[in-house]
Amino acid sequence: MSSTRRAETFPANTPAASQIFTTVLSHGPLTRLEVARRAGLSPAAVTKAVRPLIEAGYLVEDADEPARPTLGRPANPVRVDGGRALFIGVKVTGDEIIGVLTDLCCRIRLARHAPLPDREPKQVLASVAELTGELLAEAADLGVPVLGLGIAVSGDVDRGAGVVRYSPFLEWRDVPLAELAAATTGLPVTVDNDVRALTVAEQWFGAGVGLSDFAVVTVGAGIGCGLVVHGRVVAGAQGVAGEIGHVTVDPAGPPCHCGNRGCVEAIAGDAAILRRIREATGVEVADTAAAVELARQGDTGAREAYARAGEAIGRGIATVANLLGPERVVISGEGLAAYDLFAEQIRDAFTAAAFGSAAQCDVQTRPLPFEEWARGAAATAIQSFIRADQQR
Amino acid sequence: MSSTRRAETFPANTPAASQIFTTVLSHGPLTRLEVARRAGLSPAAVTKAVRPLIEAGYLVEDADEPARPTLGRPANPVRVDGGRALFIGVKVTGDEIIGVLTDLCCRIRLARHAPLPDREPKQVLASVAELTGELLAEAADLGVPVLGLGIAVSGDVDRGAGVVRYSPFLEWRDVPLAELAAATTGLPVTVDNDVRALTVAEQWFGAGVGLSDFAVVTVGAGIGCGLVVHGRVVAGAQGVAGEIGHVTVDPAGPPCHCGNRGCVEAIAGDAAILRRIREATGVEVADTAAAVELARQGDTGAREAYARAGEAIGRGIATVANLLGPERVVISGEGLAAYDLFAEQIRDAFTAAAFGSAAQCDVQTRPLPFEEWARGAAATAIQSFIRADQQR
DNA sequence: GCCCTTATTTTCCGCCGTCAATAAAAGAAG
DNA sequence: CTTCTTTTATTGACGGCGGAAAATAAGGGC
Repeated sequence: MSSTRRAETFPANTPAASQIFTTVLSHGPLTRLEVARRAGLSPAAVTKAVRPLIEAGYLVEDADEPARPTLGRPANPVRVDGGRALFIGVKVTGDEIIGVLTDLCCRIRLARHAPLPDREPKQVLASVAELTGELLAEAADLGVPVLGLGIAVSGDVDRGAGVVRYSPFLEWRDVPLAELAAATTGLPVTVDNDVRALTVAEQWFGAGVGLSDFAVVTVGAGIGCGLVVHGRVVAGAQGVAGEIGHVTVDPAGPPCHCGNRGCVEAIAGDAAILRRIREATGVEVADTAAAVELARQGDTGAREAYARAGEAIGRGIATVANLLGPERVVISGEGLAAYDLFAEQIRDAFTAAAFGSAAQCDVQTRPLPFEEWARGAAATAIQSFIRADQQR
Repeated sequence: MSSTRRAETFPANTPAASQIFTTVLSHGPLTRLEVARRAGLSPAAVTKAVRPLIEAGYLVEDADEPARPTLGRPANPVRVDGGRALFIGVKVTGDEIIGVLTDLCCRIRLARHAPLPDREPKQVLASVAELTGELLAEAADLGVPVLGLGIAVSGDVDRGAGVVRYSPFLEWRDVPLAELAAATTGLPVTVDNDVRALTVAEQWFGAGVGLSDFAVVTVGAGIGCGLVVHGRVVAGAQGVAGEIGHVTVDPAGPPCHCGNRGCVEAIAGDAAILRRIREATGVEVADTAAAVELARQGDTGAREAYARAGEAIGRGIATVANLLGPERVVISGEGLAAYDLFAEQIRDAFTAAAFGSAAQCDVQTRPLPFEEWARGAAATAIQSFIRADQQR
């Protein structure tokens, strides 16, 4: 009855094998020939790599395809058996933690959240362990093993070391979260920055599938950005990157908590919008929902606050596009609830500020259910499990 | 006597072999053991990979080391024999072309330049061919083969295809420059964007050696930026990246030729500084040298123009640092001649606008002799020859 | 049933890189 | 002067991955 089971490992030791698996994971059912083409390998290599993965149950032959009337031997597509394994993703915010149980394809099976009374590492750890325990129990009912736990935290995180270097929000410094959580849960733990985790989810399972260069911009309390360059998530030399929130868009703009003026976040962050509305209209709006309401009712001051926010975001995205030339930028985050209030301004500001062919970048939006952050955490756990650390 | 010699190829077919060579190239003489450590290979693999490279003359054993009194069998360092092969790099500017003859270590052996009467592709090609011919003749005197030609052009260049997609400066569109130049010179030709070429030179032979994430910022007529992320130069999805010159630093700033206001280039580009001085002082300064002179004499308007330029550059660098978290930023370009006039402002603006640990980024300057652009072109030719396209 | 086409698998082969042992080249010790 | 110690480089056997080509599988059309 002891929980000291040995961690299950993925039967793909070679880079090629995990690349093949990742390809199938991201691109749905694929015939072996298609996999070979995409991965740049010979069909024979794919056959050989796929077999042990099928034997271990991670891949299945997708027999129930509608038989297409095609010449020659019918193809025999393989896909990932999502039900083969489960993962847990946890996002720690300032006042609550959100946990999801996902399958191997990162589809959410179950979501839970729990309030976080205290931000001390010990307390957070206890809450994470409790939530994880609940999800593990559910997984046990399903009879499917849970193979990893991903934890997403805002701030400066060293994923390799599993250490939260500095999280201003939690007021943590150098907390070896992966180690601690592994000890309490008995699971392999991956810790990463929250925006990067979300970016991993987009890269493997979302709007970034198949792209080697794209960006995810999150709009909400803060403005964040995850970058994928050369098919890999950018972590920065110091573990920090994508600080689009503190790109200056107007040196004469409002002061930001970072000490500067006119950062994107100081104009388009939730708090900034509320303050702007208060200053412009005198109305004391309680929260973002009230602000959105006010703006939708046509209040000029509120609408203008959102317009300015949109302009700042658009400029920020243009900056990213000008510097990196991504194929696509995905805008996400809780702030999207107000998207109708600044969509036009984002687009206009982006188009105006994007230089040359950077303007061809495809700017998309994607709604962000509250579990999505936790799903990102699960995606990092899946990634670690497959340890396709090498490439995308 | 015919010049239809078959192009010499590099005897390193495997990724590991070219990685080993690149390591030795960048990190000077190294013992086989050191190479193995750096490249993450076994010593045996290094021995085996090095032998054919020595036999072909690309590597030599560096016998003339000062015998260090050390225990054990003395190490036997190898280094690249720069004199084994030569390369030609050509930079095409608006009114002249600059050519250099470099050795395999990218050391400049000879530099030439020629005026460019006309920007038509045909004319440019003829000039390139003529300059290349002169350098080839010199190389023939040395009895060393020239193994590649690199051409650097500003604008949107598809290096893989060897095509200049769009160069506003030259008014070119979709010119297959590599193919054309290969036909006229008989050399393998690499064409790349000028700033990226410079970045390659820094990455392999300069301030970026050993770094996987850094940036090169060029200050001059335009403000450019080359980025290295994950050990590779960023080319962008559309072949354009690093447009730091058109990052907005002040939406209320002066109009830029790109249609926006307050771009870095609209404040810190040569023309912008001249205009600013004219507006502030009424003095009609003829050129940048005169502007520098005026500022050094203490003219308030001129000094302020440079101060503003420095601030814009510093903000631009901070933006790069915030987004990508590079280990180092190297400032280069002709504009550095005026460095004393804005060094302080660059540093202050960078420090102020860099967020969190991005401020730890090491900002350096590096003078840029006029041949340096052409040397970058040669570096791309060397890179193509070794075809270590895979990694750095 | 035979032929055609396309997908997958099998078989064999080369090659790269590791491992473990060995050689080499000193200085140190006696 | 010989032997030992220490560090570096090399050798040779071995295993495994991935490619090429040939074989096999699995239909549809006739």
